[in-house]
Amino acid sequence: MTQNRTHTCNELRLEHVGEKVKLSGWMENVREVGQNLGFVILRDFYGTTQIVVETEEMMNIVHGLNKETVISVEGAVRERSSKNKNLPTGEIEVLPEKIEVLGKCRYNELPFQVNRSRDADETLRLKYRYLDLRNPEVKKNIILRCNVVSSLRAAMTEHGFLEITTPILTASSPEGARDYLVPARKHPGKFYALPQAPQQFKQLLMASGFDRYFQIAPCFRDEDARGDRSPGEFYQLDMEMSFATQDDVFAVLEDVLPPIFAKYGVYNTASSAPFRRIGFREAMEVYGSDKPDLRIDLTVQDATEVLGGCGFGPFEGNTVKAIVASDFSATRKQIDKLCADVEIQAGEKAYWFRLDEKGEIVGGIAKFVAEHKDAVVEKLGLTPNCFVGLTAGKKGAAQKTAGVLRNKLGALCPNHFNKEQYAFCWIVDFPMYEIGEESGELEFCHNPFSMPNGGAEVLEKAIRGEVDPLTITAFQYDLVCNGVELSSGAVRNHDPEIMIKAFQMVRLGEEDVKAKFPAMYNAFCYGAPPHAGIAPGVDRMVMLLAGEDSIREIIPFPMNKNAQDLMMDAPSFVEQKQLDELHIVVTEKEDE
RNA sequence: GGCUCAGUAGUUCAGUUGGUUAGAACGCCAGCCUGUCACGCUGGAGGUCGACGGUUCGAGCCCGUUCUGAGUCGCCA
Repeated sequence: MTQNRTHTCNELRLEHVGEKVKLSGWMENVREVGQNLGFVILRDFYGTTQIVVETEEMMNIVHGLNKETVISVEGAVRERSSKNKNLPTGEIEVLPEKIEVLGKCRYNELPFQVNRSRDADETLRLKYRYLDLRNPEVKKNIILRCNVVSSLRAAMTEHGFLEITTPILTASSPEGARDYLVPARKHPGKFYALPQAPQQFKQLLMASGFDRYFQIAPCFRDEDARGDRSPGEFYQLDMEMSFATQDDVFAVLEDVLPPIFAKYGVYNTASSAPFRRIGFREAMEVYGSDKPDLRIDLTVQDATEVLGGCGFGPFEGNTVKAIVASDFSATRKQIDKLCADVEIQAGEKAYWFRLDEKGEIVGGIAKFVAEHKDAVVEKLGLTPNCFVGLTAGKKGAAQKTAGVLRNKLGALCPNHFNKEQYAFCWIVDFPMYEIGEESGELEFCHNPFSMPNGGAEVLEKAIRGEVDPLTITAFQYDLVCNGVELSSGAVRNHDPEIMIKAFQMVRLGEEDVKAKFPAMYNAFCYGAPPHAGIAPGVDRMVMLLAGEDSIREIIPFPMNKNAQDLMMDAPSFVEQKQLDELHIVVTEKEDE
């Protein structure tokens, strides 16, 4: 036998008994149960197989090796005398005639035990990610990711999309997040930027006539991390379609995503087409969020009229929002925790009262509400044994706090939270403009590439002062699943005339458009098709499918919160020679 | 950058009101064990209690500063 293996460690069954085989893998565990009897668990990508050691010669070899050493074992397959029904290979074992060390593990103490790596400190896991990934529990998320990406590719190709790669070294874009910059050796003082998204390239592909484009695109943004947001880089299923409307884009994803979610997800039910469409304003009004979790059937009601003047200080002169949960059974302790959690996350307080089984108003701010009992019961539609959560503040703040309360309350009420499913919805009709918090002036709400609903005409009216610019909506949409924003997309503004008018609203002119987006502006001046697209986040999708709360669990080699790769030690200092070539002078160095 | 929480053995953690020699589990080492499968039993090694400073007769514990990590807000067209 010259090859390294004849079978994998998840292949041998009773039918192989008597065959001479060669297996290779990592020594996951060694159990020595007698003078000359021991069991080695051999693990490879596919599974594990038990090697039984019965001779002094073999025992001496095994005894001298550390766990996680890679060995190959030649020997005969034998039926076990005591079988393990929990293992696919549990009915057989291999009796070795020859054991060869292929890759020695030099350490008898590992940073953590491989099959319990998920319990270890994350810093250690990231530093020794190659050990962490040996854990089948960790590895399975990466395999899931591969399967999902592969399915997405197949489905997009099936729908007539071409996979086209776009540059990684490109130009800095003036809008959006902070760029990652790459110094240009041949052009002192100039920089490339890593793309925040292939946005402009894909639109240029449309102008080039590539009807349908997609790409599993790496995107780079130098912004701080979150549990669900990897620092630095992430992947999007980026797509764009010529001559497409919003409905055409929706139809593609409504066809592509549900089967993949149902097949690979921890829940095997996914919304079927068409997904619910909710206007941005309605979403804020009814769910207190532009990414509502539709698995929760609770909605936000306005209670300003009935409770604004009830005498409770925080409600005075404010908008009051209420969420009613019927058949409520959580404990007082849970309610207190709920309110505390809302305050931590939203930065605003939540208030409450209940209707007890007799229909009396009790608990929380009951004493302020009791006087207005009849009006409140009627207005909010209260029934005995219901809980009423309340938030107050300026309209936007009251809504957002109610949105946080809704999510936390849902988690407390199994009867209002149908968890085991993927509930998709589209959030549509985002406002085109908003008043900037810092500037106090009109700014683009999302990105300037979206087509305003009403086109040139509505912009002209706004410019003439006949239409309030804040009421203009864009053909801009988000795809939301289980409270997670999966992607943003838009029908693009492909008409240079309308682009100029859109920019005029935020006090910019044609020269600014040309200066900021020269390639796109010029390309559109040579005849561009109407086009639309979207870019669902691959990492977020896999996270939802895996049922993980941390995005690091579904990325093969993740960085930590501070955008450091602890395994590769990136970022790192470089040779002075490299800096000189790049015309970079470092004035301040972090301590090593 | 703000706020919250955490940092004690290789790993995960406990450590009472500030009081003798800082404990457990897993891992590691040695011995025993002929059917284990999270093998078992016996014994052993292993600690700058993140760092610095302070209060105190006495600090893992109290106070201050600082470092590191996680979460969250800002930020993420």
